[in-house]
Amino acid sequence: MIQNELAAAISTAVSKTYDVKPGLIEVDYAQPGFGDFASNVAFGLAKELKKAPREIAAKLAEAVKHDSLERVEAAGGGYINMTLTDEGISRLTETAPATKPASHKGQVVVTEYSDPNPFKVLHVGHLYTSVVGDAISNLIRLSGGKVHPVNFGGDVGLHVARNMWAMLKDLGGEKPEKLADIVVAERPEWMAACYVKGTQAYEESEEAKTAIIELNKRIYGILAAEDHKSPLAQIYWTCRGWSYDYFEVFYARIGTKFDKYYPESMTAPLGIQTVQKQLENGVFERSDGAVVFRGEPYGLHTRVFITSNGLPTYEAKDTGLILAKWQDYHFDRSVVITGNDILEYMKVVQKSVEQYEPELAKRSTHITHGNVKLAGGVKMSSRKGNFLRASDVLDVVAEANKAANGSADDVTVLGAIKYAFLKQRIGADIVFAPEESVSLEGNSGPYLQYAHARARSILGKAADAEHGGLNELEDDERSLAVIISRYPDVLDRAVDELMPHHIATYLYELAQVFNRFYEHNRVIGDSRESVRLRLVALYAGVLKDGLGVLGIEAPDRL
RNA sequence: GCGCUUGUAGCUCAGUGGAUAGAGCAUCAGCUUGCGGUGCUGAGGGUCGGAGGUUCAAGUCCUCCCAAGCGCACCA
Repeated sequence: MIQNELAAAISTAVSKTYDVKPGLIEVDYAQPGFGDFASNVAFGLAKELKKAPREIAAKLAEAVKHDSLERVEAAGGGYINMTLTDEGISRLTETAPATKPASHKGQVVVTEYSDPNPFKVLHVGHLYTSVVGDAISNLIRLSGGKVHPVNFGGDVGLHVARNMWAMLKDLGGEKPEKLADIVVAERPEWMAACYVKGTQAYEESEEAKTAIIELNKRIYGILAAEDHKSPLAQIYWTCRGWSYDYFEVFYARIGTKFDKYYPESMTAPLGIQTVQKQLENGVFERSDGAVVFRGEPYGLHTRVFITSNGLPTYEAKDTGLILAKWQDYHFDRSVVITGNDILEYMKVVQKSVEQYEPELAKRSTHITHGNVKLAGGVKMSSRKGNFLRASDVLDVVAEANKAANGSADDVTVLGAIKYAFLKQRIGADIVFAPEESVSLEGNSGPYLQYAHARARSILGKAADAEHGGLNELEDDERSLAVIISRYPDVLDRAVDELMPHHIATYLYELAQVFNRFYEHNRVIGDSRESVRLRLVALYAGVLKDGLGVLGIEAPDRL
């Protein structure tokens, strides 16, 4: 990396000029107008050398030597500003699109995200977390990791029992044959409606609550006995299948692919078994008939893993999941992406696992994000239920795009949504504005898709022309070349922090620099056509690559 | 009460201990009728939630306080 080379050059200059051993030398991008790179090493040396930073910088500027440097000068209170030769810039720019981080090279990485519960609908949060999870998976993939995206879902537990209870009411008893009356398109809605009814009944009626708790035990029984025959089992398995079909259709539409689904029913036995074994080893303890992990010694709180009824809570199922992933993949790294509401909960589970599988815990990362809020009280509430379905978001954005750009194509709609989600840093709640997300003016996905298509169009018009080397660059050309050359650094940082928004921020800046260039410089027919075509090609390549990391398509034509 | 997350322009957000804190939207003034409509140039708008501290240097690190959201035992 050029920064490292420049740092080494400065280091050499320091030891040659002064009789001191320099510490870690950082070389940063210079601010516009101050060259390409800058170092503040003189500030740090000032105290030790008892000289003014400005004076030190001036001396060092004379002593720094590197083949790619056009000039070095001292500026400000003690900065050393460095400007690369065209050749130096050119080399960086030419290699930029293909230069990728290698931080996960050869690693097996399991990413887990989305995690919808069967028997329930996908809401806007699932859409957001899926988009984030895909982008993070892509970051790991491009840095050399073999990524296995997996999906965890609660196909058993009280929420399922509440749902099943209402479904049985609706079917008039345990009559699986009645399910045939529900057409495919209505299945998700029907199940969602039953969930609302069941939840209400559970809260409002003691009688229903008792019945639901009883039903919950029976469902665990179906799973334990691998019962597929009894009427109740038939209803359970059929509707569970409907849910997974519905998930698959949705994921296919947004471009998400999972290697494996881990239903809770599958991880629960391993979880219970492990917790019981570690109960004997003293990791867990009994309290009021339940099995709990005491988090207080670690600054956390106590959580129940197995209830006094002997049923596993989410904690035990999650423990089973963590161990199942470990057994299945023997991963070098595990990344779990969830909402930030379960951060504290997850710390307790992680801490418990750390007690008996420290290596596993060490390799695990938990990334949390906020919730999606709607801008300016936009009405997007669905007909039933008090929340926003994932499909509603796609519909609303499609409508907005039709109104703004006359098309409701999924490439643009998904580009708009994904970019709007990913341009913000992961962590806090985000505000989603459908109209803004599809606008071709301003910082949006469709804007970048359009920018890419236009660049391709220019290249298409001059398909037979030769592209020249990037030499003797004019100012506007150089600015464009410089920002293109910074793409690998952006990827490095995004991968390092697992933060896709760095890429979004960069791509928009890139497009802005290009527009500034393009406004004042003709490409085709100009005497500098060959150089400029080369720049446009590199620019389009980086745009497409970057959008690809965000999971956004960049077709040559829109 | 304790913990976590967050607090930067009217709104939505970037910001790697370094130079004058930046974008988009909105507002205002100009420019551009041809490589695809996205544009370009400029202006106004900031006690970086508040107060201390560390540092040559703090939006960034530390402490305390304030506000918002979320979480704190048999739900997920």
